[in-house]
Amino acid sequence: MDWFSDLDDSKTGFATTLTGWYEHHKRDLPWRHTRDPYSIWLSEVILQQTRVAQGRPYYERFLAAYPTVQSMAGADERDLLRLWQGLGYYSRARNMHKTAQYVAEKLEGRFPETYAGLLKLPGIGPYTAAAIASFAFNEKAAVVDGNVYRVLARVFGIDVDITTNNAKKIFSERANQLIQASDNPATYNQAIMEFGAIQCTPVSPDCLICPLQQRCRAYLTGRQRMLPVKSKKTAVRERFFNYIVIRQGDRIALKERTAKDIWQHLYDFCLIETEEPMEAFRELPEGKVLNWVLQEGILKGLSDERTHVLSHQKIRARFWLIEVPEGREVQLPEGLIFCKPSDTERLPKPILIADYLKSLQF
DNA sequence: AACGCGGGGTG
DNA sequence: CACCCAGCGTT
Repeated sequence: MDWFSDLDDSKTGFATTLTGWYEHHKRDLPWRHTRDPYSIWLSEVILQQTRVAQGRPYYERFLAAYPTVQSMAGADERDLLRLWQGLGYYSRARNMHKTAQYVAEKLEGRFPETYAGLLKLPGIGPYTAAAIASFAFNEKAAVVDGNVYRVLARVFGIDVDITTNNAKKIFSERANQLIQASDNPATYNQAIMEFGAIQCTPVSPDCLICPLQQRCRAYLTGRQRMLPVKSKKTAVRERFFNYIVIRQGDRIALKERTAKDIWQHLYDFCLIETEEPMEAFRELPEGKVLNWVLQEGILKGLSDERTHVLSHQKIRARFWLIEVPEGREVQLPEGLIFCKPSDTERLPKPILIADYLKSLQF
């Protein structure tokens, strides 16, 4: 704890240095031109575990489609999910809708103006509550995201494992001490995150041009590469998805995913998941209806295996395209519905499915 | 406290 | 390939 004694002296300098760096290096981002709580909230939900470059076009599209919290509250949830398509972590879109409805209907369209009030809303956790409270309402609530963990761990030489609950408390307390020294918490919060994103990067930070170099514990002891400490590694589960794509004329059979699994409330095809790669499916005991479709249908195509990688899963998918002759009455397996092209386009789908459909056009 | 949840960028 | 991104909700 040898940094504690000089903390009072150093924290003012830390905040001042960061905000000074920020004014000179900040990127011009659309959500930095507003203090509208709705716009800020929208940007923060989109940016949860999402890079600025990936989230930015979504922010523009959402704001164009739903300029107000009332318009989002009145939206069909499927349309929100469709607009969210490709961003991942789809429960964010559903929680966003719940919060929009709550704010529009119970709070007369006005977001809570405090950290504690914001924290109660669906999809708003400690980070997002602090971001909105500071950016929109100038509350001295410190954001603690991946950038802040990294910057604080390095500058103050904190080697607590950031995946633990203890670390959450330690970093949050330190961040909240530091923000007290700033007379502009909104700018300070933006600054420390921007600093982490641009200067104090995860891999090979450019310490030689860093304004905090001489007060950085990690630099002074050569431990940049070791900090922050993160113990847990991601275990990837391998899964085999065999999709039966049933097509009749220009209609395709889709199904909403309702299980407690990935892609909840998105749409895909008739899915047979197996423990091993599957080469033939005509013997599968998957029910009379599917067997009928497979018997009467004509195999029009079999895709190569496509690998779709998620954080915790590696999905190996193959697509069997089955054509059912037009005019034929087809009873589809449970849950599947024939969709015309315009409906297929309009429904939210995993990127794996959207990409396959795109490849079908050619 | 541990786990599940996407898709993409980067070195 | 590994790492991780303006995290949150559930168990």
